Amino acid sequence: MTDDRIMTIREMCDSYDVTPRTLRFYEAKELLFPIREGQKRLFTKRDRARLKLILRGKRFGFSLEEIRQLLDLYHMGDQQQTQLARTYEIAQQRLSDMEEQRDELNQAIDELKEQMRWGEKMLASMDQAKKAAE
Amino acid sequence: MTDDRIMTIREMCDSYDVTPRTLRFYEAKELLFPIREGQKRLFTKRDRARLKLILRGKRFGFSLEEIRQLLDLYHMGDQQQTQLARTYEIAQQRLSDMEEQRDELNQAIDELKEQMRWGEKMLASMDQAKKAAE
DNA sequence: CGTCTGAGTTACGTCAACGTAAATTCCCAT
DNA sequence: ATGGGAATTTACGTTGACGTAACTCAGACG
Repeated sequence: MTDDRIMTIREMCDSYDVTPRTLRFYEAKELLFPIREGQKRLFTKRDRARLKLILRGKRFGFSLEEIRQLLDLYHMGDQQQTQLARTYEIAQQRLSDMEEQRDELNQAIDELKEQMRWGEKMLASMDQAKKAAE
Repeated sequence: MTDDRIMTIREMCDSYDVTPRTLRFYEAKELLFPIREGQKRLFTKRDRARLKLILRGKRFGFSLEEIRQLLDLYHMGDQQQTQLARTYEIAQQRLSDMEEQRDELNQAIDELKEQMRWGEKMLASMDQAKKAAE
């Protein structure tokens, strides 16, 4: 079980390509909860799982606060039902936002492609004109 | 041709749900070029087209500077070829970024859906337990 | 003519997500 | 014990995209 090894801050930084500052910041914002052995921070398997989710969340534009909400959904244990239901609603809202955004993104990709065919022809004709002028 | 009407800043704000500050800010950043009749700003059809693109661009996380680049591609006229080619490259890069982001987004949507089925069962079983306890 | 409204300018404030610098503190090898 | 390297804490700096306050100015209206 080298899987639930405990890692220092530096090992974490190297593994996930983040700075120490970032990890401490996430701890301050209650996104991570490393063990405090004296002064040092020690990151568990759980912290690594959370960090992966944080980094992925960031890649499609979630705020850290939103990510914290989602992490609560993931790691929800024996909480109150109301709280769980509430967080579940948030996730549903977020999901439909994401689907809408994906659709808009697809549309924009198509339009941009169209526009670029325009630019392509533009370039070609200007190239022609340039050759003809020589 | 009520289409190429000229609009005041307030009409713009109401039509597109932005503040005056935002429109002036976009002008300062050279994203919009309203006519200056004395002191007042007057927004043309062209400004409205650009504003629509700006707002859409923002919805999927482009910075204003990136949007400015794209707007240049859309409204490129008789510019230098090198400049056109350069902007064309930028658009290509952006396009592949967008496609990558869309794919990640799709994956995340699937995973989130999966997670939510989990939460759904969670809710149901807790509801059962609650009823049984009454 | 006074004032009220809407637009404009100037300039400082804000918020998120860290960066960065300075000043400890801790452990360890020499 | 003494320097050398990490890690930590504290706190101020930064960037993007505006918000907001204070003041000026130009018309419109009674």
